[in-house]
Amino acid sequence: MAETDEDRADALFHALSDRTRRDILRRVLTGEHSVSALAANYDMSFAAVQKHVAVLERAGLITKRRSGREQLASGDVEAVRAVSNMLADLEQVWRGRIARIDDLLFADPSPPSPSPQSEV
Amino acid sequence: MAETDEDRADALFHALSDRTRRDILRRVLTGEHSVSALAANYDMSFAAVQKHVAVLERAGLITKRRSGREQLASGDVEAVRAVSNMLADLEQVWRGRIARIDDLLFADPSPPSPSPQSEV
DNA sequence: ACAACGTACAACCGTTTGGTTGTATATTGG
DNA sequence: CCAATATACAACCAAACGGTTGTACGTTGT
Repeated sequence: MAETDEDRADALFHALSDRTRRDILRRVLTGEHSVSALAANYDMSFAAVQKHVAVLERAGLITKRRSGREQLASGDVEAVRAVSNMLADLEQVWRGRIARIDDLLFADPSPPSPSPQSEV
Repeated sequence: MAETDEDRADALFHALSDRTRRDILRRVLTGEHSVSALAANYDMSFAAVQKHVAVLERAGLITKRRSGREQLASGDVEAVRAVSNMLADLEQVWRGRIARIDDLLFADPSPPSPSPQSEV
């Protein structure tokens, strides 16, 4: 079931659709930050920021590591790349009907199909 | 202000956060489709699909062209690339302190170890 | 002329979202 | 041991979301 794939895409794009979360992600991609350190940057309650961090974590965009009483968050660039790849796929769909095969077969790795020599 | 940029990012990621909309986008990236032709593919009302198309259009991911009584939608790959670029920027932030400049713009002080020599 | 089609949009509804406050639970420092 | 800190989470609320039905209006074909 590629159903799960779509669920993951939903979670990723949703997590990225909030500017506070994108900003948090930007910060934790540069290095570890505790939740309260992050919260200090925003004009909202600690709980609100903690929820944003939780959304990012559930989407797999960040991971947390406990250090004493602090929870250090850091961005997972692989997840960012996963989103990039989804968009690259979309671009590929646009590029040609090469992906039309994928559309018909659904999750069938393009076999020895006639080398899709397409004009750009 | 860059406020508008964030608004655009909000709209783009939000538009992409729904699987039906992603599917519609996929279809219209392969070519023009009327709204009712698109609606025929989904198990929901025409109005629901029309709203999804409107969301995609407002985000700039698709454009519409009138042809008689039909409204032909086609995907705008430039908008997809714009999102790709946002993610590439994020990846760049992760990659190094090059983007530490960006960090300064957000008024975050303390650049303790200035090693502008990036690897890779 | 007019019925059918394609589209847009308003009104409505249940669920989710993004925020709040308050409470509970570890961990630390004095 | 105790107070302060860092986090988590529940309960609550207004607004937004994704869906519905109904209505209106321009275009088309007969």
